[in-house]
Amino acid sequence: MMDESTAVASLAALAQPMRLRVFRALVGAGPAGLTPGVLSALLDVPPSTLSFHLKGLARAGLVAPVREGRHLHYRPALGQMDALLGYLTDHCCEAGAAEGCAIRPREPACCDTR
Amino acid sequence: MMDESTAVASLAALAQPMRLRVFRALVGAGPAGLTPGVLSALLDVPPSTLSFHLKGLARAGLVAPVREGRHLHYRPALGQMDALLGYLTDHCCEAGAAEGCAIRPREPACCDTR
DNA sequence: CGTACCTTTCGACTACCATCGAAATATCGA
DNA sequence: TCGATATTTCGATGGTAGTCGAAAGGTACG
Repeated sequence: MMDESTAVASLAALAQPMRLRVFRALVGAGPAGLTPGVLSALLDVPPSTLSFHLKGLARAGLVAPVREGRHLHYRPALGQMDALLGYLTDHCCEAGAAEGCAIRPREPACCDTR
Repeated sequence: MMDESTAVASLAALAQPMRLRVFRALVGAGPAGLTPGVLSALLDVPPSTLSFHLKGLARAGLVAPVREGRHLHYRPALGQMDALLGYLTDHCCEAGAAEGCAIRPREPACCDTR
């Protein structure tokens, strides 16, 4: 279960154009993730700036670095993202307003029906 | 469909303890929302500080003020929140990784099955 | 073992955010 | 209209985030 400070940290990490692009690029790349070099070229950002933002995402628990031979891979932490979505949708539709709620519910079973 | 700058603005609005509490309090209160006075007492925050944060949430499109007689009501914009969740989960499970994806899918139909 | 490449740290600058009291503004009841 | 209550704006202050070049730190190949 996610607490407030973790949620704030995760949201703050994503609340920045460059970090949001980085995170989405990693999500789109799949579980293997990407190296800082590839990300730097892909997003056209200086390595030092990228490193700064990757560190921010890692500190928030949204990505994790993994050594892979000579290269480093940053992988998206989808479990953390899922917990964040759960926190944001908590208590929705509880005040007798389920019929008018605009939040689409999330399935408990993960990807089972795909 | 949500674009990057809207997503960043929404995330930034939520990436602050007081604003996150305010938003969650409004979500929990249901579509009718709450007045600044009630929120100020509920969250134990000075009116001026609360107003500052409500304005931030409103500018991000996450809440909307509605005059209701002599009182003002701030209502949560659940449609905007739903769009944000959609933006954050976009492109998940697309890189041949559906079986290992930790993001629970969201139902297209809103609250139909409840 | 040394060289080359990849990645991070450091330093400095600019800009914006959070906080709150005091004062101004707005709305309604009498 | 007048007064009371509710809400916002203003001003000042302290703190934190984003940017990038230059230099340092690691890692693997030859």
